[in-house]
Amino acid sequence: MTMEPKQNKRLTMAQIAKEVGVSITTVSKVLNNRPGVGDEMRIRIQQVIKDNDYVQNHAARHLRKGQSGLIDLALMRLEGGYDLGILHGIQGAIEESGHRLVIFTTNENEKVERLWLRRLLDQSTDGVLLLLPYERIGITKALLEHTIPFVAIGDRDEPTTDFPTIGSTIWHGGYTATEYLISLGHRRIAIITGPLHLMNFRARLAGYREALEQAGIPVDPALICEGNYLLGDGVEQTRRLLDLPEPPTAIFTCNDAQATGVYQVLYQRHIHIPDAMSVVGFDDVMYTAQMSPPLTTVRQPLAEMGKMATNMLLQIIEGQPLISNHVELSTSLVIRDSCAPPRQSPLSM
Amino acid sequence: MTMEPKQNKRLTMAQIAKEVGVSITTVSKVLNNRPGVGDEMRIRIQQVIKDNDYVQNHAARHLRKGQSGLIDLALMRLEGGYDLGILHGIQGAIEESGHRLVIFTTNENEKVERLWLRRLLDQSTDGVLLLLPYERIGITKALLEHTIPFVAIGDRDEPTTDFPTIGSTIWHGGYTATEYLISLGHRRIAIITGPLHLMNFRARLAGYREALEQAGIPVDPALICEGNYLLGDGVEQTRRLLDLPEPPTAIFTCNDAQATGVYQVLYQRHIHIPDAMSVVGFDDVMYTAQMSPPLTTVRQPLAEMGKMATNMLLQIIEGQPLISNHVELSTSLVIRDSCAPPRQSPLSM
DNA sequence: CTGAAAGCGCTTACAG
DNA sequence: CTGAAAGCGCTTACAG
Repeated sequence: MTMEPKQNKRLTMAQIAKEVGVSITTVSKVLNNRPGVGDEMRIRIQQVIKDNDYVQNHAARHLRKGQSGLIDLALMRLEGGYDLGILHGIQGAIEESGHRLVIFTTNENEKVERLWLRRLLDQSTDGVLLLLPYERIGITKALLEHTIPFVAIGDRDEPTTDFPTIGSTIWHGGYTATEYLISLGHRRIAIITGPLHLMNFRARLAGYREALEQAGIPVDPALICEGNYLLGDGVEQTRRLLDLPEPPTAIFTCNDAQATGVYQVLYQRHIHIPDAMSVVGFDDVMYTAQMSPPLTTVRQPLAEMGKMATNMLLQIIEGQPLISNHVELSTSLVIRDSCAPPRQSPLSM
Repeated sequence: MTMEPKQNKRLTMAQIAKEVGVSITTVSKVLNNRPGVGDEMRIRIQQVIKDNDYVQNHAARHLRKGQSGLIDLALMRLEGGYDLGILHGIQGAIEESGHRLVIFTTNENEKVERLWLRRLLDQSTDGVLLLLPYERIGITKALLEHTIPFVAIGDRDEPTTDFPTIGSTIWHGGYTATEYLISLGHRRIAIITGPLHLMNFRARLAGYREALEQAGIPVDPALICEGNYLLGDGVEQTRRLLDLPEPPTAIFTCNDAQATGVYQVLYQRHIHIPDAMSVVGFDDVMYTAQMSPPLTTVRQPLAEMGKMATNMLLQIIEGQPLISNHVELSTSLVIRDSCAPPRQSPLSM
């Protein structure tokens, strides 16, 4: 009752050629829609191909043409948030191109990463998409050395023009979110960031600072919490913030996962969102609209970034020049139901 | 400033052989760890391979051996819930095997599916994993005909032993959830199901019925809501249920996405979970623990299912017999904070 | 222990 | 319009 992996009745081009009574060359031309075959002959061959349910051999074709039809995507872990949004964009673009998408998750395991890299280098990929916030084993360097086309997605540790990258206007996102909160009347706005040794988190913080300064609101160091871009940060830091002598009236997180953590603590303490606390997230991941209440967040155009990155990669693969090596798509504030004027604000009285 | 896709300085086995002054055969033996090479010669060759940073050509190898090292996974859409859980399991198992995972999303587009199927048939896959609740173009039939190894994950429209499948004990899950609610003192328990023409949703409902009957509680048809396995069902049906002359005190949904919809409506109407309404989900998707309050749900061992399916596939590919063509892993109830005795129940007084 | 040679199934100049 | 032939880079009997 188990299946046999045996490959029966799989035809080769040679067999088709013999059946029709022509050369392999001619069959190949028909198969690849190339000129140099008479109309009736072409039709006859197509018929036989169809009748016999013939399909080309991928490996042989690949060997001759030097292309695998494969694009590899490397990411740390599929979390279902940020990465999933980008993945959706990639898939859309890939599908149109006729390539297949290979997914590889590093799990931050160096040994596994090296193995993967080694495997890529054997010409089994047409190009790679990097969705790694940071890396330790010099993937970009190796890729560059072996002249394997690639583009990096999302903000990386350091700016570079050595290779194509795509990001979004993070700083502006930080600014807009804070400005919005200020416009609602908030003056004590907390920010939960990611590790500040990473540039893109510093960018959010800088945007936050800029907005406060513009409004003439002094920056309170007690309201700046450095986390590790995880949900747990939201939990931990929110507890800390609530226990402050003078707690904030709004919390701005550096991603939506952290905002989820904030929600949890607030729920536990029966602090109503947005009546008693405003929350703004970052990314606009799929599930933000489904949160209770729906989260106001800074949207990164995730799908668009994935799509753009894929198209850039495809362009490189085809040998076309890129207009620019680094592209930033713009962020925007998506206003939903998690913000309101602070209670003590004149606006809400 | 743009990258060239040109493949420079990529060595072939022949070049290595020439460099060392041996035959290609010998190099191949070393590369594949086969006997028939003297120790010093082996070491010398390994050295040269390393020095030159040589990597094998994937396509040539594939052509000779008839294997691609690729496993294809087909799913409708990556939603970030059920499918993501299974995907995690697959990735773990794949990684150990040394294969690469190709992901394909059908988006329920028949044309795209046909194209994909056609491409698979050209021997470019070692095997495929099917994560499709139902299908229209006869994928399993085509795979069977072309003797491409595959296994189907999750419950499908009809039971079959024609090919390997893996699922979980759905009926039992429906039973356990309902039984738990009853044990808390609930008597008016609503169920939001998926389309009842699909067997696995009928199984949940049957489990629900069985538990009620065992407890001597009459089944109220008004409390049975047929949805479409989407979050929107949760929203819609919950509204309907709340407007009933005698609303339920607990709601059991057929997946966690629907439960999220239930949460939304309850939040809007200021109905507290679990004080004023108990909710049980199904699947135990990643985000359930992060909901506010954390959702009590029937756990499907998603990762385990993915892992098991992958291992089964790998076995088939290697020509080993399967112990069983259909495997069901057991569901279990994960109790978190979304359930409590009903208000009017004697238990809570 | 070592290697010459056939062949995997295609594509592509090139000649007729 | 049609086809013979070389060759992509390997692996694997087989012979020495």
